[in-house]
Amino acid sequence: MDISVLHNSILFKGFDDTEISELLKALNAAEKKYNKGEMIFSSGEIIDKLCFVTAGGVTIESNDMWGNRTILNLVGKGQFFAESYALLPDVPMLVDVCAAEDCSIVFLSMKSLADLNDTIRARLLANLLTITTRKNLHLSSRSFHTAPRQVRGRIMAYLNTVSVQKHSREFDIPFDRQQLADYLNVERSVLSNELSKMQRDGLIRCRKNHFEII
Amino acid sequence: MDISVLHNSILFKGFDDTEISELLKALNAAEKKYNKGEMIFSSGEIIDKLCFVTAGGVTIESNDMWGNRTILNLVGKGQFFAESYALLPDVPMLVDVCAAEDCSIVFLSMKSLADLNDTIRARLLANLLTITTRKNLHLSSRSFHTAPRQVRGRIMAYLNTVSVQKHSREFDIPFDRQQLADYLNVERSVLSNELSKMQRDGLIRCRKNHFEII
DNA sequence: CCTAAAATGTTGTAATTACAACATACTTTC
DNA sequence: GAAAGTATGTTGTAATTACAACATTTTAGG
Repeated sequence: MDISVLHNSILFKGFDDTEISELLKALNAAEKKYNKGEMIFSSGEIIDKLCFVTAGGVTIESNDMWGNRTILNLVGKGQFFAESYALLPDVPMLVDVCAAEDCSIVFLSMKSLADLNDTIRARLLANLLTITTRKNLHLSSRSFHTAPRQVRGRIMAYLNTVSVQKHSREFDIPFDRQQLADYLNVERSVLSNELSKMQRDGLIRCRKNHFEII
Repeated sequence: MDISVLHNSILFKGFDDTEISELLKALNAAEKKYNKGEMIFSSGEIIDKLCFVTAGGVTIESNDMWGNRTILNLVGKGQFFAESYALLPDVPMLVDVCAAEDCSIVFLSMKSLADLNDTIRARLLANLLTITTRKNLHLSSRSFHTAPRQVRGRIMAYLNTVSVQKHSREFDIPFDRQQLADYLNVERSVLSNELSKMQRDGLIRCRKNHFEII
């Protein structure tokens, strides 16, 4: 198991190596590998494990019965997911989780939280709180990206956010075209078409997932 | 101040009356009243107060420079809001908070959390975690309500959720037409039109904010 | 290096939505 | 209970999007 990624995670912030080892044991940490495209959780499942990406990345998505996909979030190396469902053990998952590429996931049992002593627990809970509040901001962000009624507006809203985050007008995005379309809730072909128009209009330059705002 | 609403809140679950009184003091609880339409927080503000609705309700919304409103959430009596921003004191608000009707809000200082003893703090943090995770589910829900490409699909997705929550095919919704339109990210006139069609098609019956799924 | 498969781009048409303008219904206030 | 104000419903047209079908480019394997 790749310990160093976990050591740098938000969850274990403020804990030293010995404490982390003990916590991993107490929380029954177990790692599992998944191939690209493989489904990790399906809508309706009940889970009690906090999940951490040690390699690769996963998409949090909803797939309706007509095959339409909506990507709510993309979770990369060093980040957590499914924390809401792990912490509310009576709520079934509303989403699917899917390996966006080959990846490794560490599962941490949240049932075991109650057994920890108050001091350790308070520190861990404070870190968990940081994880969930940040996740909240991510979900809010997506709402802003899908708020504009028109495709160009959505693209610009999204690219603008990424640009601000990366402190640069030039950057890579983590989505391919289909994923970006599913994230912005638009047709893939319409997205491609609009990106072409935006290049012709001199707003952006892009090649594959590398973008430049002009 | 209306103490009873606070006593029944998720935040103070498991605490007795004496403890709650002490906590309210420790967290500098202060109440303030707002009139319908009044803005409580604006995008860009930095806050460190957890907010609780003791009466009325507020909308969490984003208003762009063209006057388009997107309602992310409606927070009613007995619920908290702004917890993400209160707990991440370096992140400026991305949203506006607006009084949907005359309302009273209690503000609780999150800076003061650090001063509490570990046991109390752990209990409080666990409750805060419940608040933030539930808020996460709310945000996810809205994503599903706005996922369908067509207006009718969005209306059905939303009404279906409310129907399931209220365990009934007949229920009131908390939105007026304009608010529902802004929540579902559609034009108000298109929403009205589609609701009429759906009634003609025998899918629903509705009058004002009372709905029945057939 | 060649081939097959996957990803991305392009185009046209049918369907849907945005928007404005107006009609009607319901509320509030005096 | 009239008038004014607010909320909701209706309609038409211009603009946008969905969808399908196909072209082109890129990637992966042999």
